[in-house]
Amino acid sequence: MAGEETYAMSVGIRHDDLRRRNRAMVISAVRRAGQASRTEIAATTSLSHSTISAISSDLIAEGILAEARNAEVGTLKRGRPQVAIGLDPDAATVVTIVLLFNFLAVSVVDYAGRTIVEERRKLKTFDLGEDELVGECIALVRRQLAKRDAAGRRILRIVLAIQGTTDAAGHTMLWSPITEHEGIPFGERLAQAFGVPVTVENDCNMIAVALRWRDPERYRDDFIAILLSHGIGMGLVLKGELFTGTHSSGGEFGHMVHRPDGALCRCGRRGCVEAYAGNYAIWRSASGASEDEAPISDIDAADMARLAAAARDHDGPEREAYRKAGEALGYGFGSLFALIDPAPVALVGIGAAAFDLIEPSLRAAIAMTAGGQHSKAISFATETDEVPLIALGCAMRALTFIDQEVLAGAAPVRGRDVA
Amino acid sequence: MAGEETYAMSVGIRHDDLRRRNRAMVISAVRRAGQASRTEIAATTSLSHSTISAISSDLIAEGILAEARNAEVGTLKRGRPQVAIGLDPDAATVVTIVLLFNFLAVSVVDYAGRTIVEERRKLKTFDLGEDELVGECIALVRRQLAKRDAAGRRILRIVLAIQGTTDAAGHTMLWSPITEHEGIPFGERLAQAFGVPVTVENDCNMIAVALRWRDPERYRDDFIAILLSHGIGMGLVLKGELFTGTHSSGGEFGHMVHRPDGALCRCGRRGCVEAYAGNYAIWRSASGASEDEAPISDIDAADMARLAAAARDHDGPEREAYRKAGEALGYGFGSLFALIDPAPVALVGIGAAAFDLIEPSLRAAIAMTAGGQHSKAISFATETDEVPLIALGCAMRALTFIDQEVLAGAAPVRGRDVA
DNA sequence: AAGCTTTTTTTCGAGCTTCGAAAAAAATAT
DNA sequence: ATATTTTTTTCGAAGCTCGAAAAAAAGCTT
Repeated sequence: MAGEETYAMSVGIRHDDLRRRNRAMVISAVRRAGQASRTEIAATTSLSHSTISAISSDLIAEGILAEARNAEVGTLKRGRPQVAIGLDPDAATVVTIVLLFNFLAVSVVDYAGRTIVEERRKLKTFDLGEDELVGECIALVRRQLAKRDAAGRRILRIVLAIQGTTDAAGHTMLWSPITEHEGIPFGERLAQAFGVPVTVENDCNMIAVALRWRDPERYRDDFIAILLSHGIGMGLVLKGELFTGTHSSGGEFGHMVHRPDGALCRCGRRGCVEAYAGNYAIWRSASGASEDEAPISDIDAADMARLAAAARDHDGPEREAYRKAGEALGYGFGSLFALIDPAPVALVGIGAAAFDLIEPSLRAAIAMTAGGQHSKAISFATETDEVPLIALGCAMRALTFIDQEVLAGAAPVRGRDVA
Repeated sequence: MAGEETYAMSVGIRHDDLRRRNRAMVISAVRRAGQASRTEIAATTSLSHSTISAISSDLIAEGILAEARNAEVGTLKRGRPQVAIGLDPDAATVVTIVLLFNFLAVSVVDYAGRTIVEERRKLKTFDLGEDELVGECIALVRRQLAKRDAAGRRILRIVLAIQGTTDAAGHTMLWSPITEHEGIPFGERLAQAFGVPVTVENDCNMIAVALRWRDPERYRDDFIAILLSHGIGMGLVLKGELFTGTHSSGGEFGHMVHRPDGALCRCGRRGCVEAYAGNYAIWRSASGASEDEAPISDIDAADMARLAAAARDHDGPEREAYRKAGEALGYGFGSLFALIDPAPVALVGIGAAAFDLIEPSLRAAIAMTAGGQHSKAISFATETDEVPLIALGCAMRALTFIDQEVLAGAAPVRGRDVA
């Protein structure tokens, strides 16, 4: 509610914005490249060398960028060697929190994106009250900040990723499968505790952000990240930007309708894709239970692995369950591709370990749809562990926020104020 | 192919771009407002009065804007009266072409958006070859330009709207239900004939553009335009921008999957929303034919009206056909809303005239889905005639293109070169 | 009717910013 | 040791926006 910026339809560019934007461009170019010389930055931003020289020397003086000391090996070329500029690791520090079903992880990350300290632990999320859930997050963050390596670092931003939906502003968790409570204002509570801005993000969106940073060759302008675990989530990047819903965190791929009035879904409705392809749905189907049976709350990864092994070993209800899951996903992709055109897909999470079992029916289903015209050309990649991706996505989200802010408050600092 | 701009990841803002952008802002503000004083422009663009004064006097000198001569009535206020600035109608001229099944319309529109001449006619599109189809378009445009009111006007751009899919660049029709030919390069052919840039757009996208201009109160940042006619199309505006697919014109709502392996669709596949809610589907269902029966090619508007009347009059297969159509649309909206959150909907075209018949089952279906949680709050508006909307959308698309170009070629013209 | 007040628009100088050209710096090649 | 090549910095020019002040154009007051 408060602090919501008024949406101006067409704001002119003021003269002082210009420098701010170009500083942002330089920072962003360096972050993408990791290391870049002034000449390279000039090339990617298409600004003149003089401008880059001016901006980068400002940024170095302010302690945001730093010239790399390591003399950078084989420059066999003639001429003055390029000096590599990188992000100054000490320019800022951010914290990431990953909150999943029965799981909590916290990392402290420096401005260059390196993890300083981190910790993961089990947490019975569904048994906790709202205050306890928030309290556990705060406690684990505090414990990281107390560690020796993190001591003395001033945190500039916290990003929390959670399963489920969040509001578009990124302040509040609206609904999540990890708890029975709704509308938990994680943003506000954490901001109060640590006195820094906090963003609450959807876990799958952070996976998408992470993939884009980790593998920009493959995941560039348009791609889809699907999390296959107990439920099914999606993160979508279209035209180089994370796609979110208009009001909430968006992209509920798992709750597109596969069969009207079909199998009972965890969300209480019927026929959702998730009600056929979520872990609980595969388990239910494989165990011969009715599609009307209420979903069970959690399934061990080892149990799912045994189920997949059985399906690989012999024909039977297990194999049929995976077939149905593939079919539901395939029709879901068909409808999705009807709307946005086909794009590379990353299947992430424990369910991706059984992709061999679902791929045939998935491709068969997708080929039956208008959106899947070129189903053979659609590329699927799999990755079993989602947690590192979510954490990386949070870190990059936090750091790019900083990039956009640091530049704004750009008082010409003469002499770094390192006390 | 040619002339495609290289997509730069992060281009810095050059100093000379600044004026160009701000000029664009001013033009855009005036176009939206219709008439605006310098003070009002300064307020909406948040640029200073001095800047607006400089830019607007340039634009007036260049013949792009013009001060309104009509002294604008009841200014009861004290102080120097504001002088209204508007678009100079003679600054440019554009042509719109609307090409639908058995229908062709051409308009010539001035820079202020007023239609100068126009003509509509029947055209047996499906019987024509590729060259004939293009030729008919060219001929009808030529005839408009020969008319007295249009004489002497130099055309700056042509926008053609067509049913079906186009490539993302807007040069080529990829597929359309109005002809059996595929990949017709309307853009290239028309550009050759008239020597001006041509854009090929999807009809429903132009409806969306038009709604945004005609009723910005209701259709602002997020809304959905659905064309209900022989087939079903969609135009989608998200976060204030027209949403198109990544490769093609996007948004094939009609070909999302309603029932896997269900009714036969015009596209050759099965179970698409259109296979239940398109005119041909309703007709097929009402006449008791099997869902496997091939769709007929066209149905008269009067026949559809009689069908609707029968459905209103008594229970029977006609009413059931509309019920099924509503159900398919409802589940389609449910899946769509799962992805993008609910938004206002405009139902356009002859099918919208029967909205009373489809609304109950539509709302019932949508309420069964996760995306339709607040189904009562979702607002539907209907409009029977799509042609004026498509033409308006084309005109605005053409004119806003001009707005962005005119500013670019901004040689300080001293004294208008009216020969 | 003449002067006063109010509001809009224009003018003018100051302060930034970017750019191109030239100079300086820092290496290798001869 | 000198020449060449490439990168980086420096410096003046040009252009843009902004704020303040002036000018313009009305209504209001006496």
